[in-house]
Amino acid sequence: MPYYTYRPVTILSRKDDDSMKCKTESREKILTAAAMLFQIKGFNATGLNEILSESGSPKGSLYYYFPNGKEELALEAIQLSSKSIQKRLNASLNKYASPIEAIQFTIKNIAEDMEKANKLKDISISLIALETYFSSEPLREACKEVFEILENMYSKKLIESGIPKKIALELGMLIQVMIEGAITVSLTQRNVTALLVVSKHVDILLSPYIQSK
Amino acid sequence: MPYYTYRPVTILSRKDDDSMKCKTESREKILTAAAMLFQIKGFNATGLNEILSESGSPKGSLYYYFPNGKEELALEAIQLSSKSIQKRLNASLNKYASPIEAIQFTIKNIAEDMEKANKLKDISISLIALETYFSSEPLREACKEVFEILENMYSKKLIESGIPKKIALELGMLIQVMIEGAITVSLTQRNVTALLVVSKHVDILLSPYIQSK
DNA sequence: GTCTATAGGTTGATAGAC
DNA sequence: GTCTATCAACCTATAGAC
Repeated sequence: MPYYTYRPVTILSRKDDDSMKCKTESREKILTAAAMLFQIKGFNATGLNEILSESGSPKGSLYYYFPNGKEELALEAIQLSSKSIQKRLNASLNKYASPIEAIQFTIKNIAEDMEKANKLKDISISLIALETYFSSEPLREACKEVFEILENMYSKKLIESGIPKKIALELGMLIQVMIEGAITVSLTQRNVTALLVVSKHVDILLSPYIQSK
Repeated sequence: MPYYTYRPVTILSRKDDDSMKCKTESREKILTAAAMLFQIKGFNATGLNEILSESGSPKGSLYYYFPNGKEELALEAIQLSSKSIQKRLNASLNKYASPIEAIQFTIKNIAEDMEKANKLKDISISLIALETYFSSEPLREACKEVFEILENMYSKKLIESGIPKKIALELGMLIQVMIEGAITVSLTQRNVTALLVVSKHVDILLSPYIQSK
């Protein structure tokens, strides 16, 4: 709310204007660092000091931009992570017209990223969801919403290929749940076997509902 | 490094001694409280003080029984949780001869417990797995082992019903992954729809491999 | 062996300078 | 409005009394 007021009118000319950078970029940098650290290390293991040193901002800025402290920061961080994950998923689902191929490509995509980095980043919010479902109602609801959005993205892809809406909604949830579980297990096992098994059985699971594979 | 050297050797000689009862019972109480809190609240959100006040033991006992501190305690807590979860799973899988019915009963069982308490207890170690896979190698390996044991329990049930070993191993992993993901989503959504969807599709998934349902 | 008291460090949050 | 300096509370871990 307050940070929009300071946008200089001169932005029209340049995108990377210095004056504009100072205002929103400080906030954005804190949020980006928080989103990354909450996904990988989790909510409780990530201190505010760590977020600030990672983002290069001083402590005062955090409480200016997020007066309600850590919880408010986490709420926005979850929403930012949600956008990144959605963007990723949307791109990979649109690579193929066939939902089976598209979903298998999506899983393969996650597996490749995981083998490179071995950590959660723009992949899942399961960690923060499990950490907060019992202790913070606002954060729980934010995570719940993320899960619902992802489910609906899978369902939408299935509906587009002709699967009846009622069935597609169930299958979307099932696929989302399978992938979420496979991510947890794959990270713990330090190999992507679980993801590959899911990928393989997505075929068997969806084939009966689809005319031509 | 040796986590196992600390255990007093006197246990071997005496079994029903009073002094021993006190010792191991105190130890057991700390461990039980730790296992419960780590599952529900997680590793990072649970302080040692909380574990001790929950178990009724003083702080000194903890470092006497677990000289390597929180990590060693967590390692044994994971193994204790593993035993509880295995016991539960074994009981529910043996309720029915048919693997489909047995697994569906298992899921229903988890769903019922979850609706009652709305928290992880003897249900899953996903939370501590995601919290520690990146920060503690011993804890990651302990969680990895738990996942493998559970997978194998499902696989064993499938093999017993005549499914070829190679296929059964994959399906066991798939079922474990689905249930793990459904638990995470169900807890976050505060309803067991995800678990019920998995239960329904376990039937579709396994039927092709089984002669008579 | 069992436990109390305390050390040393880090956390989330705040007050107030400019 | 922006940020530095500081706070009390909590954390894990330890030293040493009995």
